[in-house]
Amino acid sequence: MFEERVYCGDLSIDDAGKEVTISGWVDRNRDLGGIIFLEVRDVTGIMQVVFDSSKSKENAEIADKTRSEYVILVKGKIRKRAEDTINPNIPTGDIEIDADSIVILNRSKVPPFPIDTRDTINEEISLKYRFLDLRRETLKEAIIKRHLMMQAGRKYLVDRRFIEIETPVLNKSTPEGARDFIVPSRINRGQFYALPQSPQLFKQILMVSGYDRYFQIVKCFRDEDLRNDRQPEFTQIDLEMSFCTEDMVMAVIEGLLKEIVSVVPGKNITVPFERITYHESLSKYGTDAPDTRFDLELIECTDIFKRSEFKVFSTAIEKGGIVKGLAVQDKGKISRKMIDDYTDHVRIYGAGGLPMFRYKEGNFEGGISKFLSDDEKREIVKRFKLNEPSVLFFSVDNENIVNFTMANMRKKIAADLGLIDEDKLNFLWVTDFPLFEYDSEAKRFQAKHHPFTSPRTDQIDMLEEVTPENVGELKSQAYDVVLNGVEIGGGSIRISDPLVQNRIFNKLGISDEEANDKFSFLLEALKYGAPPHGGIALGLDRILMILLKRNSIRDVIPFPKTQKGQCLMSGAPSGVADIQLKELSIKIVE
RNA sequence: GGGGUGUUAGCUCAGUUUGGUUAGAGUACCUGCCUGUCACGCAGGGGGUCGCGAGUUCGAGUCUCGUACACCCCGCCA
Repeated sequence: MFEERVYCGDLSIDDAGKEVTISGWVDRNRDLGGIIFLEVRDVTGIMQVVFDSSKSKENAEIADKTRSEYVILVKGKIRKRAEDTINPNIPTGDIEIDADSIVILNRSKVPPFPIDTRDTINEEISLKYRFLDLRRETLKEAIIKRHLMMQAGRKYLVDRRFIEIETPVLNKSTPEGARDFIVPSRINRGQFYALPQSPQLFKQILMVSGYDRYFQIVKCFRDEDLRNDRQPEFTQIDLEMSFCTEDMVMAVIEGLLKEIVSVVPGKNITVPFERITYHESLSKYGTDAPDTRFDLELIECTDIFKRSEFKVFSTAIEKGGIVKGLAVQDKGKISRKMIDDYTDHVRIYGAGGLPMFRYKEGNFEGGISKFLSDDEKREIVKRFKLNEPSVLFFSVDNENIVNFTMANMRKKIAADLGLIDEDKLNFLWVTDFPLFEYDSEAKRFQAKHHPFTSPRTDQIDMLEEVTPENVGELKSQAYDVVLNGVEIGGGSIRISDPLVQNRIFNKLGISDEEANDKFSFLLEALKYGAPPHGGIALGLDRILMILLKRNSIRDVIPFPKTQKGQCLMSGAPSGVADIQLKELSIKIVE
């Protein structure tokens, strides 16, 4: 009886007169007494089925017994609805099925929340009854668009000779980067696998193996605290290419993202994307993932306040701090209360406060304006090109805090004032990342991207000359792709010369023994004719979240975890039987 | 590890400011009526450990403390 089944959403007025069989869930039951309308839902859509008791009393009685989410099978004839009964709100609203038979395939408990409305439900309930929320339109749209996006991406890459290759999930733990999830080995007592943070080493190995274009849509795992755009397991579109330049990788990704966006949400975007250097991005926006949907550029003005009478500024500068400002033409929208809130808010970024004043027709008002000299005011007008009435915000502290504070305030102010065009999709590349950064607490250099990233070829000679002071000058061949202020991917040209790789490890304070212990297979592989290669990984969940304008990565993942890393549906993680622990030689210490 | 918001009927939420009779609404659910509805309609009905635990008080959904869970953020993480 299932063989002839058709999908509700596939039926149209062209099918009028046909005998069909549909199966699905009772979305709604409208019993008018002598006539009953059932709305039947399947994965594609909804179809109205009519039961007329004067035609078949038996069928009407069965239909009458159905409740929300009962599973039924209906046979009947498609017919065009009378003009005055057409429902313009659903795609199949101009037809209906005149039922000849109905079978109740399964019954359902009363669902804890309605499936057929767009009302938002509490996320805790959504996660617990994920199997029901997945029936609802909002989540279903995300899951199906996710599928379409993956298919579009696969096709695009396959068409360009990329080969899809799987890499191991049970891996060797590497303490670099994020915290690993580890898996105990039963056969090897006291030893552990790690789940991959990314397939980095394996995809480089594949390049050495000669599969010159690899890709994989792959789960990655990081045991770090969660955020609205971070889950412990997430999906990357991962790729690697041999015989390539940065530009070639970027071109592939631009084409890939253009293709994806043409499917979800179905827009045309311009390629190539804008490019900005890491240095310029930090200078203008305070972050390496700038949101360029609105202006509000940060203006450096340390020099203006170097010898200021306003000691808050001059003292901080003396101690090596910097000052950056932001001029907002607020059209009177920024209230006293908002300013108070902002001043309070910046403390979470480590800032002491948010000095400000208003500018209007040559006058400086409020805030710190009374501490400023005429010279300083003149310079400020010039530097910020002040013309329209504006509110100016400043941050003074060490460079990191100033940038972090101003980057976040820039976004917050833009959001509060409605300056962000939500329909924009601003893709851009951030290039020329520093190769290293200096960890002043651990007193050592760290790879900004990862330790296999190639320095710029014309700067390799300065590798040994890098100091904590000039660390920013040595650039790598690393690049990030950013969408609407969110980092959606990053990659680099890799080191293919084992000697250069060793020099990098040396600089990072990774001893030969340590390098051999952790990465010997890669180092060994590089000695057997490694082609020049590079690649990138895109965060699929994040991209989809932005393209579908969802608030959280959880809204585009079928079975996400809570902030404490729990699955409210399955109850993972959970304890295990003593026998399992014993087999693994593991003891829980209270 | 830290800061913030929330938790009241199956669901979505009001009530908490200023403690005071029997805690409300919409929806869902159950029963009955109804032959063109489409969030069908009409009539009736059932449904509450106000997250949990202490405390203050004559009296706590409301105040205090603790705690659990969810979410947002800092740290952490590309």
